[in-house]
Amino acid sequence: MNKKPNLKDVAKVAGVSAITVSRVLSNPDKVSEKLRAKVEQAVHEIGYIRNHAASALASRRSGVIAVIIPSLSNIVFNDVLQGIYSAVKQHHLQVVLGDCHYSPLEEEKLIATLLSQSPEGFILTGTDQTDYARKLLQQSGIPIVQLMELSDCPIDMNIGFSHFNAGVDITNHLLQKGYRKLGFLGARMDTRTQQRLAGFKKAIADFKQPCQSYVVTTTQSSSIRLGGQLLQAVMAESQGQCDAIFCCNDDLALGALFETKRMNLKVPADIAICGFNDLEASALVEPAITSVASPRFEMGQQAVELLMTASGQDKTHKPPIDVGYRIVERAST
Amino acid sequence: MNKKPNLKDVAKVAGVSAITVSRVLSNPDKVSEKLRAKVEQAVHEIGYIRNHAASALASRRSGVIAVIIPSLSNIVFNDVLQGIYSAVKQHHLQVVLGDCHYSPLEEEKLIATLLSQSPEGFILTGTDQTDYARKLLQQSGIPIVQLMELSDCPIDMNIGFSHFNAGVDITNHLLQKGYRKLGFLGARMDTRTQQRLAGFKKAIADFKQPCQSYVVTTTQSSSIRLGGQLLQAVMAESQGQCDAIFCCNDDLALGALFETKRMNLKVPADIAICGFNDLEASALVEPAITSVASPRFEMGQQAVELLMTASGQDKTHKPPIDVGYRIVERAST
DNA sequence: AGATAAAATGATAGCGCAACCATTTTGACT
DNA sequence: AGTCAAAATGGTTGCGCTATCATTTTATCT
Repeated sequence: MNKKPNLKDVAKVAGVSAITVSRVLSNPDKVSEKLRAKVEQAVHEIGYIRNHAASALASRRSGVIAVIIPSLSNIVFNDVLQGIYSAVKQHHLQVVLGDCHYSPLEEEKLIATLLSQSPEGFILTGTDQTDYARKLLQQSGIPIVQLMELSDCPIDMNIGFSHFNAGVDITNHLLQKGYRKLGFLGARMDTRTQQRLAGFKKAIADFKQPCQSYVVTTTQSSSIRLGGQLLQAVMAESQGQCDAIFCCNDDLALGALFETKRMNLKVPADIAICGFNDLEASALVEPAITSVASPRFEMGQQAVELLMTASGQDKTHKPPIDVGYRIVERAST
Repeated sequence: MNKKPNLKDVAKVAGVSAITVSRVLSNPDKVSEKLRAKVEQAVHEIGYIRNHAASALASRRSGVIAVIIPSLSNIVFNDVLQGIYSAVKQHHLQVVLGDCHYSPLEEEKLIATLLSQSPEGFILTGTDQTDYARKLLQQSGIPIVQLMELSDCPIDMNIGFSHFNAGVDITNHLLQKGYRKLGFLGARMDTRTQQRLAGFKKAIADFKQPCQSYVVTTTQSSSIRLGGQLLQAVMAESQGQCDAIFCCNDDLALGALFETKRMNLKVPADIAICGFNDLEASALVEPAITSVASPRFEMGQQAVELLMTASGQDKTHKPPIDVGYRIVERAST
């Protein structure tokens, strides 16, 4: 097996200097048509592929952006990721992705690892990074976007929406529909879920008429199956009184809905169900589930665009970008 | 803003030579306890992060493996990815991920891009790479795994299962249950879906008794909603005769199931439904959907392990690894 | 044709690190 | 104490590429 071809090999084949080959690859319009054609031919012929490490080292541009999400298995972040990948392609960047499993400590380690790639931007989920992580990020001098939720003191840039407000609104929606014995089903209990729960409690507290609330949460990770179990739990806790539930996401809501069928409860007559995230299935089950929609794909895209337009050096405070949310009312409430 | 600290800066602070710092980072046990502590302290203090590009260039080890999947949005590949990420963590590797949108041409471009990262291994989905892509991969001299399906002439290593056999088996399952007017619902029509369809046709052709088949396919990407539409289509084409459907995946199957409710069809009395991939929801809907399960997470893990144990240089033919599949029979059939 | 600017091409150096080999220090033994 | 081996540490060099500057070629004008 021959060694991997390098710039010089291409240069020799094309009969030009190495630097010209380099230019063809990174600044094709700085090279005459004739040489460019020769070089491209040579590149293709010997299957030359630029050594990214050397290129990054010499040019101080890695062409990489780093992304950390809390979970690969949660489809919500998948949508964001798709937005990121779609935007990144236009900019000829690579993504290096980390999954921190909702752990700030794992996230800190990942940040250190990913920073070693000299990324040109960094996309993080949420706002609860460790102090050392924040230090490393700030010291790196690259633009940073925190996604999904809004922060009072973002590291750099911030796009998201208020999970607290969404929690308030969806709870008020249930109250307005006349439900008075509201349950909250929560799994994982990451910061965003906690904010939704806080919104739920706030809406209940502010409501002028008597009403009851039942909160059932677990730190287990969310799943459809778990939704059924939590429905059982909330019905037990409320001694069957609970007449509406706000599930912290659509997986739980779907599981709860499927469980109502087994329990012979009618939705929404016996019990109303709200979810969060507006997954495709929520619109198609019977009855369709009321949920909270947010522009996840667009958030991902916009995060990349922000990184690309940011200087990375300006340390001015940038106002968070609120992408908002939308309550999608359906038959389940 | 100070420049990013480098090895020398750490060395100065710790009062040692640069190479010693380097060793602390990559071969801690080659350094005495005393110096190691001093260096680690210095590293943490100034927030030093190794420059991956320089390290990769000098050591000729990138610590990266490349992965290409056909689609980020398909949860099936998500499972595989999770397996990959889980295995990769143990080996202190980074993943660079590409999404080729089911296009061999996009895949070829991605392969070239990702090879520039000098990955130490490459994981591909499926077996229909372009000739130039295969040339590049072979020339790279790194170990390569093709995932998901089995190949007669793998580029290097191969793990998967026979989608054809699975198609045959699930179709026979329907035939054994007494259904005789079988529909196939297919979306996307990538090679694996085509193999499942081929299996469907083979089983029908080999069946000893008279039976009917209706094939409805589209190159649109799969979704739950589309499942409902394709059910409509197959019922139209069969003039309501179709009494069982094999959906090329569980998304379609779920959509078809939801649609049967709207059409007032009883499952499985009026129509049986099979899916593929055994998603969580399939087990929890009413009636639960018969599907084909495969060890996706494990496939991802195993792919990484294979890469790590492979020499990368040996060009011997390695027999494909068949991870098998399992038909999960449920109430829908 | 000659002068000048602009475009194209090339030579050199250095990015930050680890491989390699040289040197020093330590420990184990006689 | 003296010898030797092994462990620990350091100096030099080069990985493959691109930034920078120098040089050559081409185009444009008078």
